[in-house]
Amino acid sequence: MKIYNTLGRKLQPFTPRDEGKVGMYVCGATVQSKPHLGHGRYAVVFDVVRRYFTYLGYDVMYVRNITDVDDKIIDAANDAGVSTQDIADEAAAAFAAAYLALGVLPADIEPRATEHIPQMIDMIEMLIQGGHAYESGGDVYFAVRDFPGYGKLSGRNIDELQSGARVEVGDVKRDPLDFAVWKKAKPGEPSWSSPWGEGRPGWHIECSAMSHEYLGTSFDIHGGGNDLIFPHHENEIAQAEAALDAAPFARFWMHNGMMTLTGEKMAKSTGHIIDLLEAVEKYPGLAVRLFYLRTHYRKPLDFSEDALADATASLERLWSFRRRQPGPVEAESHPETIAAFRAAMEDDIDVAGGLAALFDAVREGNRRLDAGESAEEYLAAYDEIVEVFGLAEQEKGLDDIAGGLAAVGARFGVDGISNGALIDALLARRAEARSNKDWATGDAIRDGLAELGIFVEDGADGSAWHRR
RNA sequence: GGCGACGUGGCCGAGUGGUUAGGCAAGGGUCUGCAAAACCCUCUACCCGGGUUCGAUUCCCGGCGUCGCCUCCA
Repeated sequence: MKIYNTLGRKLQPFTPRDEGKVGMYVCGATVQSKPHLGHGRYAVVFDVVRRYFTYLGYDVMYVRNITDVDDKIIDAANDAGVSTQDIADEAAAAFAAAYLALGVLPADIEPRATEHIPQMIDMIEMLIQGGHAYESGGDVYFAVRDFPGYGKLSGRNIDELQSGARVEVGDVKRDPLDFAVWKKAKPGEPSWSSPWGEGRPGWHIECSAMSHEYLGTSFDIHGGGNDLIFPHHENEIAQAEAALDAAPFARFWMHNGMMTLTGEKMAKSTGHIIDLLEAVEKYPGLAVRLFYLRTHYRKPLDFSEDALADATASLERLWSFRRRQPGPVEAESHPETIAAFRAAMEDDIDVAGGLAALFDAVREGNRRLDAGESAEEYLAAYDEIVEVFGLAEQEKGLDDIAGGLAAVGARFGVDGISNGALIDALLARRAEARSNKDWATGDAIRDGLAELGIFVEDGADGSAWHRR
C-alpha cells in the first residue's frame, strides 16, 4: 500500500511501526461552532482510511481529538454569556450528530484538550528542561531556532519565515518565530494551575501530548486538513520531537484537501460556508459522504447543489442493486472486482478508482439478475466494498411515519395493523386491485405511500417497497 | 514575494506513453397497464506553445489560468 506522505512529499510504501497494528491520530474539530461541509470531509476521508486498514486485517487504534479550549471558544462564551464548556459541549454534540449522519464510525478514543492538561504540562516541563522552551512573564514559548528540523513538514525555512513573521508587540518572546505552548490566564478565562502560574495550553501542544499519550512515540499516521500543515503540524512535530528527544513524531502524514464554495476555500472565519447539518438534512447523509468520496482526498472539492444531487442519484443506483436481492450472500466475492478495488485503494486510497470497480460490479450484477442468473459473487463484492466505503444502506424504520401510514391504510380499508405489516397489507390490496385492472386504486395506493417516502416498484414476481 | 497543488468530454471526476475509467445528465431501444428500476446502444475528452519519442492527454521546458499555505482554520 502506497501513501502520499506530506513529510517528504512523495508516495511511500506503508509499513506499520508494530506488526499488524496501525495507530492513527487525526486532528478533529475546534468546537467553537457548528460544523460546516469542510469538517465532514476530513471525518469521512480518514474514516475510510481507518476502515481500509481494518479491512486489510490491521488492528487499528484511531484517535480523533476535540479541541475544547481556544481563543474563539472563549470569545463565543463571553458573547453568549455562558461558560466555555457550554459552547464546547453544544458544538461537540453538533459534530457528533453530523458524524453519525455521515456514517463516520466513532473513534476508539476522542480525547478532549481540557482533560489532558497534566500531560501537556509534563511535556512543557520536558521542553524547558531540555532548553527548547522558556518561561516569560507567565507564558511559555517554544524556541524555534533551537530546533534543527523546524520546517521539514511544510517545506519552509526559518529565514523565509523570519521575513514574513508578524512583528510582535513587546519583548516577551526572544524571537518573533517562537510560539506559545502555555498562555498566562487573562481575567475571565478558563485556566489551570501550572508551574508558571494560572494559564492555559497553547493550541499545538495538545495534539503532541495527546497523541503521545495514546499512541506512543513514532506512531504510524497523523492526519488532518492540509491547512493545518503550517503552523499546527509543524509545531506539533517540533514540540514532540524536542520534548521526547525522539523522531519521527509520526511516520506518515496524510492531509486532505479543502472544500471550496464557488472556487474559494470554505472557512468559518470568513463565514463562507455551507452548514453541514443542513446539508445532511436536505440530502441523505450517505449521499453527502459519497460526494466527498468521489474526489481524491488530497484534491480540492468544490461544493455545488448539482454535485450533491448527482451523488444522491449515484447512491440510489448502488442501493437499488442491493435491494434486488436483500439479505446475506454466501458466495465468495467476485475476484476481479476485489482485485480492481484493492489495486485502487493501495494507490494512496484512490476511492474514485475503487468506486469504478464497484459500479462495474453493479452493472454486471444487474445484468445477471435481469438474465435470471446468479449475481451472488457480485453482491458479495458489493457488500465487501461498500463496508469499506461506509455506504451501506441503513434501515430507516417506520415509527416516525406510523401515523401517516395508518391514515393511508384507513383510506383503503386496512386497519388493526401498523408499519411493515400495514404496508404489506396495502400492497396485497393493491395487487388485488391491479389483477382486476383497477389501475386507479392501485395507483392511488402507490401515490399515497409515495407521499410518505415509501416507494413501490413492481417487478416480475410482485411488488417491492423501500423507504427513501 | 516564498512554498505547494491543479487545469480531462454537457456536468462531476479517475487514470495512462500507443488499447472503454466510473457516476450524473441527454438521445435511441428492450421490458412494462402506467410508474420506477434494470439492461443494450449513442455522445470519445484531456489549457496553450515548444521539446523528447515511431507515437504524448500521460515525460521535459516555457506560458496562461485557477486554487491553497505563509495569521485562526478540517
